[in-house]
Amino acid sequence: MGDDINKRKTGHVKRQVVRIENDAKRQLTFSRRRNGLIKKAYELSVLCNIDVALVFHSPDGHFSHFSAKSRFMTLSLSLYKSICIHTYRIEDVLYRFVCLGHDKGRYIQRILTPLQRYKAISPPGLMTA
Amino acid sequence: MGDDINKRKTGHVKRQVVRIENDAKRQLTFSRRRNGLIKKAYELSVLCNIDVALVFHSPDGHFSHFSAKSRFMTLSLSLYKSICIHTYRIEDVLYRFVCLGHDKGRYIQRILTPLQRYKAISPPGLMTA
DNA sequence: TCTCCTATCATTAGATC
DNA sequence: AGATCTAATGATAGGAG
Repeated sequence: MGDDINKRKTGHVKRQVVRIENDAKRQLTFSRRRNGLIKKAYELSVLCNIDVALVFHSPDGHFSHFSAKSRFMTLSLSLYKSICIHTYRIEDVLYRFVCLGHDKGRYIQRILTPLQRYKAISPPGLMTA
Repeated sequence: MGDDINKRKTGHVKRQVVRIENDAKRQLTFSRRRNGLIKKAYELSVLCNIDVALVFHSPDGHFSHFSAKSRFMTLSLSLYKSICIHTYRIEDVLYRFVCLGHDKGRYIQRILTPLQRYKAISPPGLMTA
């Protein structure tokens, strides 16, 4: 009780943007920041009337995603333009997303539905026998 | 000059999370918040050693994406699990991503590279003649 | 569209439960 | 793995250039 004065809350401490080595801390930060990111992605989609998709792949094989779909969207492929601001290759992430959808059954049907028009051919090394 | 006192800066005003109707304001907010989102996605990828992909589709046909790839990643499909926290269907966004990649030439080759193992079959209504 | 400014709101690291 | 609290950093709306 009397220790409360000594147990000062530290508040938001500045952190360098480098990999967090401590497993527990890294996991906690991931959980918190992913939620924050998702919240902001959701807000962006509503405020600015756009679709957003968010995909996460962790090295230990965990995978999660989020997306917010604009209800005002009008799809007109013929007008599509691309504004490329990527720094790394999104294809790598999406490729695994597709592979995952192809490899696993279950919930995957949801993912495959729009992709099923594409005849999947397992890439070398990813054959599941 | 003397007006400076009256021209007080308003600072960060709270906004409801509803579609911004004013075109200029919506575009400005999109630009700012997308940058913010990308920065946070990047930080998350570094801090927590994960891959992140971010895809944006606007109703007027604009499209952009971002992704950060972990350099420590080890791909082991057999261990994949899924933690599904989506609120809308990410497939819709990714489907269009794939369609876009298939429909347009150019920069698209980058995107198609990992997807080219999938034999694309144009869905009805999306044939480009 | 981007940058700068600044007041203010929002997120979050660390600790604790 | 969550929820809560606090103090501090971070993000950003509006205005101006």
